[in-house]
Amino acid sequence: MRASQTLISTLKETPTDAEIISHQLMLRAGLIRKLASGLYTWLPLGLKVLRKVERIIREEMDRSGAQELLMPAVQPAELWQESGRWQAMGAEMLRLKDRHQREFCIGPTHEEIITDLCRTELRSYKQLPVNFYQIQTKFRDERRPRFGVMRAREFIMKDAYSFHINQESLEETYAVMHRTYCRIFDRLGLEYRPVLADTGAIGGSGSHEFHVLAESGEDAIAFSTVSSYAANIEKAESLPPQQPRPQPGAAMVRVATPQQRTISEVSQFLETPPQQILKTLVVNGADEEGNESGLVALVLRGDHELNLLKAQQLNGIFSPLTLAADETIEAAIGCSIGSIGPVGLKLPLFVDHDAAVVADFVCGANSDGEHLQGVNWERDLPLPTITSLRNVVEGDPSPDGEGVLTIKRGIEVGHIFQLGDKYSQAMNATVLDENGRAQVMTMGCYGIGVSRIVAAAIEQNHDERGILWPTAIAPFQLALLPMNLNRSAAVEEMTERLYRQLSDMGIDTIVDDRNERAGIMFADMELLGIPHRIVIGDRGLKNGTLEYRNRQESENQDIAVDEIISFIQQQLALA
RNA sequence: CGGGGCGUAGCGCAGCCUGGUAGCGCACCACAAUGGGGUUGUGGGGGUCGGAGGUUCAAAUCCUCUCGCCCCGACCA
Repeated sequence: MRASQTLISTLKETPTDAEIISHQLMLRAGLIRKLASGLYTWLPLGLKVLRKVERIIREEMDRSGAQELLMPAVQPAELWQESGRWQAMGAEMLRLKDRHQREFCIGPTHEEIITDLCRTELRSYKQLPVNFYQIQTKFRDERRPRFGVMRAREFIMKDAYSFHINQESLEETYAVMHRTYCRIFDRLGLEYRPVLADTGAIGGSGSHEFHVLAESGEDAIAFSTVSSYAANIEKAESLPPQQPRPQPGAAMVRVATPQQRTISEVSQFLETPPQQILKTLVVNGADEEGNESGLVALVLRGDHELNLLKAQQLNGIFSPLTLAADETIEAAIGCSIGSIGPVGLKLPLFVDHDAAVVADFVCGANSDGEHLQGVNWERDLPLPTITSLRNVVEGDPSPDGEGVLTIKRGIEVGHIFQLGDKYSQAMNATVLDENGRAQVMTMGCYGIGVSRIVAAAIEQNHDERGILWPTAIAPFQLALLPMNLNRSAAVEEMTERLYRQLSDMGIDTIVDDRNERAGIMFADMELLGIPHRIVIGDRGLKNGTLEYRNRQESENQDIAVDEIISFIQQQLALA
């Protein structure tokens, strides 16, 4: 491609509303432009990258045996009512009406549509398993879009849905998808990890997320230092402590703690480490039918964080988990949230297993401005239900018993689920089995955030000059930079010759034939992150050489003119 | 949705407090010089100051309403 005929809209200054580096660089390099909150135009160079990502995904999905199709972005309400999600989805689903006042939404995902398709098209178990995928624009009206294309409202996703006669078949395809995802992220040239994950709103049983590792990642991931155990922190199990609870060594006393509300305040005030203090959180409870009812107290060690998912799964707790309102707590307990404690508390109680082995602890006295010291389970109060309530922390033993956990940040770029029959059941998607009986199909679903991958790749690969694309998804593999193109016939001739040769070889090349100064060409191509560059100048041509430079390096290499082609081939093969 | 902040040229900003008819840098156009790391000079084009209403002889500036955007927050592929 010729730079003179390409929209290269680079910016010298960083737009102020771009927080993270990928967003800044995508704007500066002229890959995207914002239209409105969470809505972005992909400029030609950005689209080139996006297409390369899509292409790799397509090739690997096709290779896995999946079939591509394309479903509408606008979907009728009826299907969503059938699955029950028209109510369940809430405000993140963008709803609209057509001219006949019929209700539609802009698809945040496509389970309903594919299930509807398959229940009419698939008749027999002999047609299973199948796996359909599409690369499509989705819309989720995020409460807070941010980080550019990373968490946009409109975004591009590859989503796949598989259908099976039984769980065993589902597990086979699930394993194939796991492998396929690894191939995809390998080819994309990203450092990533598959991790155990929660199934979230979509529901189902087994699930893995694929995370690109980057400091700016929104998710925390726990890894074993020794084994292959890796899990999203919201899913990571904390093992019960091995050592028993020490014997009580102190008497329970009530102490005044005026104005001391948070764990760190109480810790400082009483000169007690947070591990020795127990915090009590009050959340909304649920009755037998799962309706919101009453309050439940959760007790954790002061230095630990509540794990929402674990708490939410407990019987008697309202889902989704919500902290009780301050006024509700005041009314029920008679103190504010800074002074709640388990002693004498008339609420159903759950205690985290690490909090259950603390002796002589400090906790709120259920009276404002007072705490209890030297409290002991089974002496001063009965030991309530012990369970796992907290997030794992760095240094916890790995749940598989091998090594300890470390925690890193990740960007979720893929997610695979064993859905089960949630949708096929609700929508009555059946096939006949070998006995001629109608069987509800079992489903899997497999997503990749295509547009998010572009941002994630930049988060992981950049320097102070700009982007460092993995070769597979760089907008161009190679930049040809002629010096004084318009004033040197020799340079012009060599440039044209090389451009033709490289292009004919199928190397994605940009030749910077703009009438720009050298500095501008260098800066633009570095910002854009083109992995390889060749400078053509009279200076080198005099000696029969061209200058090669890899984007990752800071030194030029002089290469003889007649060796340049094989040299470039070599460089590209290395990548 | 709650809390905070910001809307002045394509981008980054000043001007607003103390009303007097809009400015700087980058980008853009023309010409010239320069020509291997965002070069220099001269001359240009471009703004209903987010929108509506109000106060005033006079509003970017003061007041009210409204829209948009950004940041923080606890349920987000």
